[in-house]
Amino acid sequence: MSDEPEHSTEGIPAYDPQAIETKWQRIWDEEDLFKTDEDPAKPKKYVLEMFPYPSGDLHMGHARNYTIGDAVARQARMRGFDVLHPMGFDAFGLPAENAAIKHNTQASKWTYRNMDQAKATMRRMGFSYDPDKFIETCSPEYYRWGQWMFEKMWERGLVYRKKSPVNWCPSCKTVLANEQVTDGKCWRCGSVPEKRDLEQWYLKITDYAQELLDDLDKLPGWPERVKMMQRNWIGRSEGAEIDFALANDDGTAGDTRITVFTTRPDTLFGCSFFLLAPESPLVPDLVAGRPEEAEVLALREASRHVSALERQMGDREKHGAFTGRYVINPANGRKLPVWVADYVLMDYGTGAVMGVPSGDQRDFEFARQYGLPIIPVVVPEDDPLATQLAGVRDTRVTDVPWDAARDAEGVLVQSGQFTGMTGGKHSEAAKAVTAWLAEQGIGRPTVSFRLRDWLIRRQRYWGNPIPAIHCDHCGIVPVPEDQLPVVLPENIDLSAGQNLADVPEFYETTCPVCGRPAHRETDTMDTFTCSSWYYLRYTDPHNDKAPFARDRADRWMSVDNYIGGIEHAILHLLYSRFWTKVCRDMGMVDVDEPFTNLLCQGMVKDEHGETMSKSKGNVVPPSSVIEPYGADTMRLSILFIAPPEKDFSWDPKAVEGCNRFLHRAWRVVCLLAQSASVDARLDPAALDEAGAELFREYNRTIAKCTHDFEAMQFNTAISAIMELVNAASAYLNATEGADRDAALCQYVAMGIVCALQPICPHWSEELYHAQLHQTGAAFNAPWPPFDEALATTDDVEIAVQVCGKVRTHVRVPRGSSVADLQQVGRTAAARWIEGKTVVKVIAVPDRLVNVVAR
RNA sequence: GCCCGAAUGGCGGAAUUGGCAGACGCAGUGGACUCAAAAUCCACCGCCGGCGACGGCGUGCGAGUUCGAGUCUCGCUUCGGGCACCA
Repeated sequence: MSDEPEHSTEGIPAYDPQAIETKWQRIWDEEDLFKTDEDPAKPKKYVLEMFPYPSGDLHMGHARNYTIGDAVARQARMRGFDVLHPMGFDAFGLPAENAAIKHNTQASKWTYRNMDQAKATMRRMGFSYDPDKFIETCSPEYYRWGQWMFEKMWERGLVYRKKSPVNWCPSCKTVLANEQVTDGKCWRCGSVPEKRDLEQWYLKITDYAQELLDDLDKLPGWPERVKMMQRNWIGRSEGAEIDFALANDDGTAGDTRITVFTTRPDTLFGCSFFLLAPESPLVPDLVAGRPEEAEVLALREASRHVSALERQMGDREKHGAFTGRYVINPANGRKLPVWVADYVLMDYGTGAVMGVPSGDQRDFEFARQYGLPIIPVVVPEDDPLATQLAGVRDTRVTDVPWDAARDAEGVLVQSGQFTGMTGGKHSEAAKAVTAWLAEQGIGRPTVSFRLRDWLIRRQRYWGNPIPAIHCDHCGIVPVPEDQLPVVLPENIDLSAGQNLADVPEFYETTCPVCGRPAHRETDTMDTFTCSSWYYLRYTDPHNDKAPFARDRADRWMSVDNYIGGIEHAILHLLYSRFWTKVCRDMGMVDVDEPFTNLLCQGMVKDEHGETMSKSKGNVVPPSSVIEPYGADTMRLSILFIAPPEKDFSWDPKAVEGCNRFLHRAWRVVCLLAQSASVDARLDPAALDEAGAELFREYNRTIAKCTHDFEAMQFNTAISAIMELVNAASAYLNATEGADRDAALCQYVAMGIVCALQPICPHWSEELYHAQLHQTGAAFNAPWPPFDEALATTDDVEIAVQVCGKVRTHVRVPRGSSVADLQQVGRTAAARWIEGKTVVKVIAVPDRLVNVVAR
């Protein structure tokens, strides 16, 4: 046993991750090496990871997210890009407020303490962020410009106020945007939101619905899954609006018209009743003074109290009430009863629906329940009814003993002049009916979106104040630009239940228009407004004249690689796309889309595949790996164990394996260095067989690595480097010191050290200097050179198949012709084709030859 | 209900996009070194049969296209995800 654990018997220094990591982190800091070059002569690359919410120290999910981004950024630097790689904190938000209440402190203190801790961990991980570009969204220098942009949107008509029933989270004591209610629950705390009628601030994201949908097709670098989720969320439906006249009591058509939206105008003749949403403002007048009034109003009242969750998870039993009123079907003059039904949504379409039970499952169920007629109008061609009613234009069958709504594709029957046409969504009949309605002036083609406007008002303290002033005389007016920012007061007693409405020094002000005493808005903006444009601010973080200068933004945008969790597939990524488009329309930046390539990394789960959570007690903190093994082992493990977009289970054994590899590779590099010469020129022609083999492996590895980094397939890039280390080790075993090619040893060692630099930067940096005698920083070194043509041998082993089964192998010169291969194949396959007739021989150069015999 | 993915050894995962399935690593087995252990190094490592050379089977299931299918087509199964009374 050695008394000197620092040195092996071969005089090789031990790999001591703690010592070298501390050392290089200090040097990187002291020499400010991560500063962005800002060299316009170089091609730019903007690499960005979704900035964290500082709720505590970083967890494994963060470590994975940032390791991926750092590897991309570091490799891009080596490949000669001018790289922007910034970091910051999404620092406003409710958890800070809750923590402040719980610990009787200030939200800002809690936030800054957590940010300091997270920053220390980022530094300990060796992430290469430009410290000069740091952003904290809770600093006035940043949120000032959020307020400024809010006011610019206001000027452009993209901000409006509306009183409407909204989702109120009783536990977070604030309203939620549509996007923030998932599975009928609050996205943050899981409580079931209530409906409340409140005056709200909205951003008009629906103005951009069509473009947000269309431009998804301009994003080939986004995962299909995320684009699909956004398409779903935007929910575009093509259809028609149709006006129905309200009938007078004598059955004639009156002057009042009620409009419905439908995607199936082709089923208009099958409409047998008419539906209104319970919340529809038309309802009270329709039933006023009628015998049905009480029942209808009772239903209206009852549905007000149905929460989002009940609506979602409930038994879905439909409740309806007849209003005693009728409308006239514009297609055939039929009198249709008007019902109020709780399955009709007020905030989609027009809040009124035509009931076609033969074509719609929900209408069918409703008709069954309340004994309303079911008129078949679109019938599958192989259905007996299609024969029975073929060509029938008027309504003969008004009830069908069906068990469910039929497949609503087929041929039209009982549909007047449209009878015989093909029905369905976007069908011939749908178009014809719509065109006819438009001619009559009682309908028009329409597009309807599921996307709603973005409700941005939050009744909370720790956020960006809405820069508005309520004046009794002038109404609601924006805070003048030269008075921005509206600064959030920090000394507020949250634990005593205070919020901004309890701070007169904050809300008491004067009206900027008339000068009379006025009242500041005391609500703040949704924190997603802060994260919707931070990537633009990074391009020009210290600008105090504007959110960012146009030339800075144009230089860096779009983000080339954006990396973050799938949980933001809709919220943050949709809002950011919207915000970028608004900035573009305001002439602030020249791009349509903020993120060219998006990578959604998978989750980090525990050994048993369970999600890590404090309540389960199965959280593996990054420190538990960094302390025993070092940051480089941590980074290597994260990238090696699974491809970035897949979930991976934390496996302590695999981490040990990665650490073992770094020790082995360290030793191999040191041994190569002992036989290496820094000055010797590599002459591939002069290499002996073992050397040539290693040189081929080198070229193969670096070529594969280069390609895999491009595709962000770090796991296979690392495999390739492992193979190169194995090959170098084999070379060292097969040769004596004197026979080794000194130039080759240096060349291969440099290849290993540089190819691993983006992943294990400290390990790499130490070897680069101490063993390979290089100056400057390894992460600024050029990416190792390679030549794919030198990765191959002169002859190649090909498979010989007989009828598709591999039977043997033969070596042939690389590039042998098909004719030669066919000959070689017949000879090699002789054993297996004896007594058979060769039908044909297929040859794939450098791969295989397949002899087909019967 | 509608719309997306995914399925490969004991495990994590490879496979030049139709051309030798299982790279690389983990776990395991045997050996070297050691008084011993750890560490390290060497070898083996899909399943079945055989002492063996070798043979058969094998990428969730069933068909199909092809000289050749993990990869393409059709039909299922299971798991995961998104939307959901959206007319």
